Amino acid sequence: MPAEVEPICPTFMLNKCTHCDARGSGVCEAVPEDGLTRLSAAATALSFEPAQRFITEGDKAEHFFVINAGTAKLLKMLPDGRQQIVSFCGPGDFLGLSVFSLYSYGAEAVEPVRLCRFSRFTLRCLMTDFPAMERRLLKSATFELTLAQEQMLLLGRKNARERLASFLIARARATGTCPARGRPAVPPQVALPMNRTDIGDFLGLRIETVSRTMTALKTDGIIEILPRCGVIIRDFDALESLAACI
Amino acid sequence: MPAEVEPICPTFMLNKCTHCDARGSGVCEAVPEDGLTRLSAAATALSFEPAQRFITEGDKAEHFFVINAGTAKLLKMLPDGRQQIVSFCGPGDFLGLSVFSLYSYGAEAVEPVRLCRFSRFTLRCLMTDFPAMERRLLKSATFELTLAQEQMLLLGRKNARERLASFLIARARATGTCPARGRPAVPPQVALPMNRTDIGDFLGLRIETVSRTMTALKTDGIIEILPRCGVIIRDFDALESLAACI
DNA sequence: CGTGCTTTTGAAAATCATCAAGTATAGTGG
DNA sequence: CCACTATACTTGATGATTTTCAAAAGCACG
Repeated sequence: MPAEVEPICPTFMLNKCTHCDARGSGVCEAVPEDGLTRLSAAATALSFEPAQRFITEGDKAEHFFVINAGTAKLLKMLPDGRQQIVSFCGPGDFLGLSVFSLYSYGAEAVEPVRLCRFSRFTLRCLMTDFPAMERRLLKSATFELTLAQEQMLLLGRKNARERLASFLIARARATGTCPARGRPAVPPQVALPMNRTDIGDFLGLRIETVSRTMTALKTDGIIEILPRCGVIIRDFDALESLAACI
Repeated sequence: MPAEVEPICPTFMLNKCTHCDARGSGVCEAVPEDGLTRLSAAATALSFEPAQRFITEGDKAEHFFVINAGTAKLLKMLPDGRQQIVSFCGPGDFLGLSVFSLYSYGAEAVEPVRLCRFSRFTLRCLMTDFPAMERRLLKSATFELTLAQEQMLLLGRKNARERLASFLIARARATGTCPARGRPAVPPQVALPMNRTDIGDFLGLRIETVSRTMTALKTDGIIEILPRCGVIIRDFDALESLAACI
């Protein structure tokens, strides 16, 4: 099903990781230059179209993934079909860690996704040989945990308006559209590759509520809704205070 | 403010960790026998009474903590006072990891808590010398992340009844009152050291809703409410199907 | 220029929050 | 030992926010 983007070709693989877009941002940055050959050989490059699933919740967790390009969503489902998106992932993000042997969430491409797949065994070997990689993974997991806790605060205690505001500001910061701290110089244009349903499933809201709340923010002059999946933040301060100090 | 339970006494410290209640369950289990002297010397034993705070959200993160006994809550606050408990911690649990240099959550004792405190620097040295400890921390963080994602599903997509059911079952499993998989032989008696407000702050509900929902579960014969902070699960299957497959 | 999909908008219903009061329980001091 | 107080918990009535159901509007694509 998934397209093998590049054939397993040692000569090509030799410097694949050195030219990777995610080199320097993801966990792979922890592997020193002289280990890249091994890293390249261990990786299987794959690509997925929107809505294609590459992790099924509950399946045996045999692989790890590092996103090179595009956006994916991680989601958990209830038996009756309700679903919660626990994270949107982009370039450099690492997926697939689990304490038990089963994936605790599913993963689907939102935008076209390119990623590298590693076997559980391979990663274990790499971690043993490159302790910096394990340290990098711990840092990554800790960061994810911090985000998850922030999201719990959002889901448990914020109203629809505050949730949307938090989401837009988090997106603007995560995509580098505006600085991590302080206010941006120009109105940030935030890309939203996911549809309204996905935003709702991430924020614990129904699609209608997302739509209504977006319209309300627009009406108040806080944001501008772009025709093709995006918004411009017109009043950053207002949005930030709505987000209630994310 | 916090009581120093045990004086810093090398002779006593020598085998303190060997006799620790949390030895074998927490991250300390990753330290081999011959490293326990160093671990003991690095630890400061502290104890806290209910409602005492030992981590303040936003403070400089200079310490790590391992709970030895009791229950603590980790919480995030909004400027207007709304709060969300992101986790209840018990013996063996590890607190204080953060990617940035500030604590992203506060921590308070729910029951009387005994814990060991380590400096950030000390832990770094221990991790360097005992790689198993770093591996154990990664496992721990990964597990926490899994729990956090389960909680996101609860907060984003479950109703009050399902939230309470999930909470009671998770508690029963976490405290070993009933097996991690399958149904218990006898009706599990679940201790709830936290008050209704805390349960509400954990489940994203108001205290009145928690109370009403508890009463409803009792009325339906699913649980029995014990006078002193606890419940007995009378109909485990009903509660589990309510929890919607946690 | 239809067709199918996503998004928006409207009206009614449901759930949970809020406000308010009452009950139980534990701890305190006479 | 018992009244008294403080705190936690429960219950009731009302209200607000969000969901649900339904339909219309926008947009992309063949």
